[in-house]
Amino acid sequence: MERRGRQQKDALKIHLLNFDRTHGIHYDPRMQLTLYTDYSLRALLYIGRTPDRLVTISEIADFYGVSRNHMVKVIHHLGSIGYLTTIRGKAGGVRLARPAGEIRISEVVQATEPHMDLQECFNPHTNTCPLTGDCRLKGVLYQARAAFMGVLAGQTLADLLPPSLEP
Amino acid sequence: MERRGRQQKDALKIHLLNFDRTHGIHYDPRMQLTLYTDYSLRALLYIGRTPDRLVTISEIADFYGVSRNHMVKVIHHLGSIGYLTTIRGKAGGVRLARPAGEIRISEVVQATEPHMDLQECFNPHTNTCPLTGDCRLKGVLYQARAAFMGVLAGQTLADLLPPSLEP
DNA sequence: CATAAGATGCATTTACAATATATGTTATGG
DNA sequence: CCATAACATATATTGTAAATGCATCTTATG
Ligand code: SF4
Ligand code: SF4
Repeated sequence: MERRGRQQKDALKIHLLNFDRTHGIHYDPRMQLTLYTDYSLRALLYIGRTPDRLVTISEIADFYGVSRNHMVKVIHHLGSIGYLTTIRGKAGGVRLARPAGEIRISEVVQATEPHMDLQECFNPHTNTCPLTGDCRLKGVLYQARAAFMGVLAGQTLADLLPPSLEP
Repeated sequence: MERRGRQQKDALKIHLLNFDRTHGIHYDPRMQLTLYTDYSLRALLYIGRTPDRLVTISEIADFYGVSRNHMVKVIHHLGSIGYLTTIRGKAGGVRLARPAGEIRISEVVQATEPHMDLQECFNPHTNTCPLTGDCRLKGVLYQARAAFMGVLAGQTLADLLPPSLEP
């Protein structure tokens, strides 16, 4: 399936490094979270909205119209790191392992988005940038990332559920 | 060449959706800016550090040890959007088209990172998420992105150059 | 006018997110 | 007690696009 759908049937597929000289635009960026993280959050939202019973993976995948295989791994992962309780066997399913108010969004993103290296120098093991030592940009990018995560740290799953579900 | 180098010679290359059951970690994330943006900023830093003369693209590419082809496109783009003055012909080269103090980092990132769609729903044309309407997560992500860009908006190229270059 | 620079277009490579498939394990309920 | 419905796990395949490579054109100068 396609990553984010195609713009239009005949929209020119142009690489980021090339330019659509006709329209002066380019397509397909980064600065995005993976679909994996997206699905992780969506799964938590769905499960959080259904606190009264177990839900199955198929049910979640069907609701969002996404690959069941993908969702299987998402759920399994969320279970393995303690956000979900998964119950096997007939009549099995999943539910939150903790109160929604104790599931911090920043932590979910960090657990599902395996790294947050905005630039090459963020990973000292693979960095090759000669500026690393005295680069002020690096510090600014760290600040920006901290600001980003700071907003997410201020929210829990409970804050994101519809008001009708608040206790 | 490799995107960000290899962790280790024999480090397991495991897909994000699979897990290294031995160590419980996974590799290769997102939440990163493109190398294209990286090179754009590096080029500006280099040119900003050399205000007294024209510099050539080859010189910049050599300094950072990166693909000259890539840098050619980066420079051309920065020129076409008004950050650089490029001079063709023998003894040509590039220099800043504006004072470093008027080159805002957030604007450079926005101009080089073609979109900033953190999740599928950020692009209404391709969005399929059924939650879009009443999803509170969406608003939180918008806030987080704004916080990120806000930090970058507070800095200009002049702020990132070494103190010795300050007027 | 030879040469050194940037401009431009297009082809190729590579990484990896996304997806698919196959099989194993557990529990229930009829 | 066994057929079935759920999650668990491993591996293989596909598709996209970032990154890179290459070939050619244009411009200016010494
Ligand atoms: S230029 Fe600065 S921020 Fe960019 S990779 Fe190099 S050290 Fe890091
Ligand atoms: S769950 Fe919310 S934030 Fe995620 S794609 Fe859907 S509408 Fe957007």
